[in-house]
Amino acid sequence: MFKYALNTQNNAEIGIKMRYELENIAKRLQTARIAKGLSQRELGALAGIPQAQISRIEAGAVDLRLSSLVALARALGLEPALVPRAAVPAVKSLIRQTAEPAARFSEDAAPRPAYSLDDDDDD
Amino acid sequence: MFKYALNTQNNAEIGIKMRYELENIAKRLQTARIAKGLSQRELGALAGIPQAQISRIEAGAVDLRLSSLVALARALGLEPALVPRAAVPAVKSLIRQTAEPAARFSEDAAPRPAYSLDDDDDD
DNA sequence: ATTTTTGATATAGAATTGCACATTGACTCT
DNA sequence: AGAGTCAATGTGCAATTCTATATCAAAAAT
Repeated sequence: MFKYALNTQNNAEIGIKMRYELENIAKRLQTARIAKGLSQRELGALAGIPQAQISRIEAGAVDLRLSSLVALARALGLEPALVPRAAVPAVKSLIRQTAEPAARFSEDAAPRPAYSLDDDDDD
Repeated sequence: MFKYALNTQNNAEIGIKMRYELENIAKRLQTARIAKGLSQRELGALAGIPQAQISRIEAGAVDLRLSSLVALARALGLEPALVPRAAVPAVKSLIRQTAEPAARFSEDAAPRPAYSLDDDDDD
């Protein structure tokens, strides 16, 4: 999925988990965008990132820079965070609780929280 | 602090909050490293990133790529996450709980969890 | 006092991001 | 049909990351 298998420079060092995590974050952003009922262009306008770039990011075709991630996250009402391994499960469930349990379909595209952590229990 | 004021390309779009957040993450990584009693070289070995680069990253001199962030985070026992704005306070306190309340000073440099979210309550 | 470690910094070069811009196919709506 | 929106994709280009390598001063350890 990555144009050049993601960071050819580093590639040897990048493990499966890493790539997984990267694609995952990309997917997470897309999910959040859609949940907010935003088009790529709209999000782009909010985050200051062109639609084409967002498309590539969501496709996992680029290894985006932290500033881009932050810009997108903020525009989506998300906060980038680093959570200790040990706290991941708790944080995960906490986020699930925070999320609207059942967002009814209002055509205003009710902005639901959009999760962040996934079910990656690792090494 | 940024070599070229951080991402000249984007610069106009990058707000104060953004830069703050970026520096913050950088600082967070450093804190975590030190908490684990690792030298930049040691962490570099674990994460597959040269010491010089880690120095730049911690100094906030570079807008690192997501893969680098993930590599460092993992090496430090942290998990990159996107948490909904609304859940941030809860997550924050949760992480505080997870952290060892009082790590006694063992010369082995007891690896404490190292927090992630900070007290950035924003717009 | 000497040695070692640590972190900051410099250089050069390769690789990639991110941008502007344009285009295209798939949908939807009128 | 025709217009409009959306997302994916291509090209060219500038700016930046990142690596490898080496050096240096300060701090730490012997």
